[in-house]
Amino acid sequence: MSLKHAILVLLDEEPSTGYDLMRKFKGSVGYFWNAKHQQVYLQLKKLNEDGLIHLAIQAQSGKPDKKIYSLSAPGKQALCNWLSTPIEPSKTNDAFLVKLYGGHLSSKEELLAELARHRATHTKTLDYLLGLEQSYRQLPAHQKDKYQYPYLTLRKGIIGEHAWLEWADEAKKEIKK
Amino acid sequence: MSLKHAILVLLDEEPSTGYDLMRKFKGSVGYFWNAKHQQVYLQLKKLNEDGLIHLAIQAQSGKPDKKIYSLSAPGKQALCNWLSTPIEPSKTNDAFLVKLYGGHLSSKEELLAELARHRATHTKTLDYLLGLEQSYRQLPAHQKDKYQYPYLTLRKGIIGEHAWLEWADEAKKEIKK
DNA sequence: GATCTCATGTAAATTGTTACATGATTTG
DNA sequence: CAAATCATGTAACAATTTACATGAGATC
Repeated sequence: MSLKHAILVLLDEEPSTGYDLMRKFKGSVGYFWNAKHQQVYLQLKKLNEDGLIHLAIQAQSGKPDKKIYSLSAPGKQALCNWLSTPIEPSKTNDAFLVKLYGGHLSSKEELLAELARHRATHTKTLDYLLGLEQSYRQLPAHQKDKYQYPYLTLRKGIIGEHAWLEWADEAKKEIKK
Repeated sequence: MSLKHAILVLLDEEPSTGYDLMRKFKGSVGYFWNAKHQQVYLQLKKLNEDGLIHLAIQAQSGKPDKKIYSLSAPGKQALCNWLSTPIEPSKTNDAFLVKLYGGHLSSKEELLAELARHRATHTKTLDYLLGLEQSYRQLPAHQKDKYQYPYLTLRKGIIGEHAWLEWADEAKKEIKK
């Protein structure tokens, strides 16, 4: 679907290896896009075959060759076409809420334990995103301009995680009640 | 993955047809689970073959027979097992944020137009969820207890949509700037 | 007369996950 | 010396989407 476009957007920002992209999916853009490495390497292969990205091989000793991909002219065109095509708001599938929905079949202890576990990962994600925000704020003005749009998506991540935690507090009280 | 469990949870609440389930996925539980009808009918078939749900056929004139599914004992067991197994926090893939991330390749007008479009659907969803909340609040006490957990997930939907709109206001200002 | 709701499916294509596979370098 | 990080992939399987398919009744 749009893993393809997520990769193109990231490569437009800077040439990267599959591994680089993976680090982004696990880190700085993980709050809005996720993928497994197998999927990424496969997609890069396809994008290269389709001529949407270029490949430069950089030999390394003791490690597999580094394969650095970058956006090609047709790739940029394809990306721009996609960007100017309206998309539907994304749908959420959240298994944790499915579990909560059927909460009467669990014990309160189990529910609270799982809520706490999830809370911990969301707190960690929020802290990480706040760190990224700090880095952004310390950037010189022209760099801030450059990253204006990525920063906007970062704000979405931060606001979203805040909301999650706000809800979690409410949910905790309500379950204990 | 857990469409299966989403269906089991909904059938635990009340026996339903595939069509009934679809209405829920498009409506009251759509903010945390989505599926296409083809997927639902397929899954119901499998769940029935595996003995996790029962099937009762109700003839109708002029329409296909209504196929009413309900949770079986092994189904309830399977559901309880799943409920007591920890799951990972869900990952989000949001194509709209991918588009925003590459916003410098679009025009401000296009970005604002798409933001407004998405804003409209989120506003609509929020209004719908607030309506559901009103219905819940007017329930007699024992009914409120029964729907305590579904209500908690509803709160997640409401808080999440609020957060989306809050972010959208910020984003709008920032894009215009 | 067109569109929406009711009500159900099959088949093909695409996408994503899990399992399997390798191997050097760095850090604790 | 164990674990994490770097760095890449194939193959099998599961899940999801898109396209195709039908047809009555209700509403505008």
